[in-house]
Amino acid sequence: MRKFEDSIPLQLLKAREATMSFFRPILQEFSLTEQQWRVIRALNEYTELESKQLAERCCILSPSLTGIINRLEQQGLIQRRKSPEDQRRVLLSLTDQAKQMFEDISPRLEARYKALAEQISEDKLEQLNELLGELCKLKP
Amino acid sequence: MRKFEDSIPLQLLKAREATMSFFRPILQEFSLTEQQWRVIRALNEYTELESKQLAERCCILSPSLTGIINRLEQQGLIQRRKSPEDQRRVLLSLTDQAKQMFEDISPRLEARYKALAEQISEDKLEQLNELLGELCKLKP
DNA sequence: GGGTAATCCTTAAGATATTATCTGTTCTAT
DNA sequence: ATAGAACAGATAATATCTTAAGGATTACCC
Repeated sequence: MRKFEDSIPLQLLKAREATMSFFRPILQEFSLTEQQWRVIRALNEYTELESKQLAERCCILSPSLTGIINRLEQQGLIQRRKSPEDQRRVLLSLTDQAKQMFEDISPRLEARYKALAEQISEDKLEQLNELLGELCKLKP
Repeated sequence: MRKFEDSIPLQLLKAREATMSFFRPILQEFSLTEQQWRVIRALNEYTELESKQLAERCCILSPSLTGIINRLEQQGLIQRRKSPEDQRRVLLSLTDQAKQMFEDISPRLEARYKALAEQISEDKLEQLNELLGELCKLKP
């Protein structure tokens, strides 16, 4: 029987924690959770998204996203409006305040990313990228 | 600037979700959460552990573990006793019922693991193992 | 056209994550 | 021996995860 530590999901979890330790301190300075930042980052790239698309891209389930959006809206970082064509859909976008915040945070995270990449080498990072991509294609 | 999807933590999260989809259905049959199973699996391998050691191995923070242990104890799957030498420490172990449960679940998960390994090849799995290990060694 | 099935989002309930704080114990230096 | 630091667990508070179920809207089929 495989040893406990050989569990792939556990290894992925540990690796994720290790990489997040590079970025988490910066997010904490801005009182942002990891998930909140994922949402902001996605919206910065796609401008306006439906709730479902946003959840998909951020790997956050809809019920969680509802709460996250509520809190971000409360803080004046996100706007929601109903889709004109389909009243079921909600369209989400960043406020100017959030866009500015993104510009402040982004370069600092990018610097930490470079530090990470240098430690492990771009080469291995590419390898990893490849392998993780394959894992995602697997079908149970 | 890197694209949103290139985020390493996000890639690790997605890959983890993909692999868990192999195992989650089985755990659900037994009404076990992923974390509960991690705890049971760790205790099956190490027989008896202190709360802190268990948290460390399972990658679960102490406050979360407290709740998980409470619920597992409630279900008669885990025993807790105070360490005789150090009254601060709590020693945790599986009940016979939990050991039996482990024997029932384990081979089924192992089968799913084989299916996963065959799809992606043992070779790449070894590569992945190597890379994830390196990520864990990084220091911010 | 109207009933019904799908779709999108939300709410609900229980479990876990995360950070800070608190309560006892043990250790350590004096 | 003893005060204070260090340590192990537990609580508390807020955020998120997970599954199931609800409300509103749209699509489909006869």
